[in-house]
Amino acid sequence: MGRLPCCDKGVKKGPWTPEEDIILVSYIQEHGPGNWRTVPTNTGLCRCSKSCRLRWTNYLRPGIKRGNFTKQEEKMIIHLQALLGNRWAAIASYLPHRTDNDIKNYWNTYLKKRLEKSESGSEGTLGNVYNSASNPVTKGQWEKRLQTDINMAKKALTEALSPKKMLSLHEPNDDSISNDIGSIKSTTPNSICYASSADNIARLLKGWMKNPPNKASSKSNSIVSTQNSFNNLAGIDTASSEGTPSVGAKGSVEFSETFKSLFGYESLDYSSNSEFSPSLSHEASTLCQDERKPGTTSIAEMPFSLLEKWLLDDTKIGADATLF
DNA sequence: AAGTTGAGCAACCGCACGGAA
DNA sequence: TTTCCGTGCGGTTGCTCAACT
Repeated sequence: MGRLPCCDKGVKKGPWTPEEDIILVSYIQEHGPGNWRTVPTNTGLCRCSKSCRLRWTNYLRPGIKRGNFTKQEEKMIIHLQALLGNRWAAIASYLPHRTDNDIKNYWNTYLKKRLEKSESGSEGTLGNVYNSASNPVTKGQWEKRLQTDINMAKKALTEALSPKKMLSLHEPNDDSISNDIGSIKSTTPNSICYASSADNIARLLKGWMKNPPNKASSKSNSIVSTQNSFNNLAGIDTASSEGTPSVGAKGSVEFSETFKSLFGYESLDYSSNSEFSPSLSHEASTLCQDERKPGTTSIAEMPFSLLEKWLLDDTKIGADATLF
């Protein structure tokens, strides 16, 4: 017997409009993520449940950072891809802020090509992570090294998940991730998550206000406005560091009020907001959103600095070979 | 200025898995 | 044990836009 189709006929497809985003976010804020099957009916969205979940996890979920991958992140992705293969969700769990879809896209459109290029000739800045060009090793050595790396990763994870170690590893001058984790610990999980979610949607709407549907009517559809808002959102990283983006005064006020009523969210002033407040991995934020089971250790509490250090330590690769 | 091409990215599709009944 | 349901995941598609001719 076949499965029921996940989507009814007549569901809307294609890019999400800001209005739909608002509906979804406000619903999730009220009910929490999960039970996606009921989301379309409860919200009145003409969207497939999968589509709602995807939209939430890849775009509206709190703590998402978009575009502008750092060199550090690049290296981590390359390392992790070499270790884990195309297990993007697993890779994403090691990269706070990033979604598996984002990483997958980045890999497929950029990193893979760069690696292929560097492998097929000239030396590259990235290509020699596991490339024999700079570290001439045989296939067998490479496999051994990979196995060692996996073992080290396991060891690091085991150590990381040990509660005692975790405390000692959180040094005052630890990286921002650890700091963020600390802030998460000390904050009511749901509130910070949803505030951040509202933050996301508010940013999106700010972009939308710049290019409202009627204004963007040169192409006369809401898709364009959505894409514009996507683009504006994608530029948040730089925009937030350079200053608050300008918005039409009237529209801004109106939307501030809208947001106050919608989310109970006071401020649209991003200059006062730390960027995407919670630094959570995919799994971590899922944990955050769903529920926190007392006494359990989530990956959110993992000392990423340790893993990052290991993942980013290029020199270790060469050193590992000497172990054999 | 108009057409073409390629990169980037959001979203869709289908399969797999785990839990509940 | 089997079936069904909800969800997660990875591959792929299709749209948009910028660069190039």
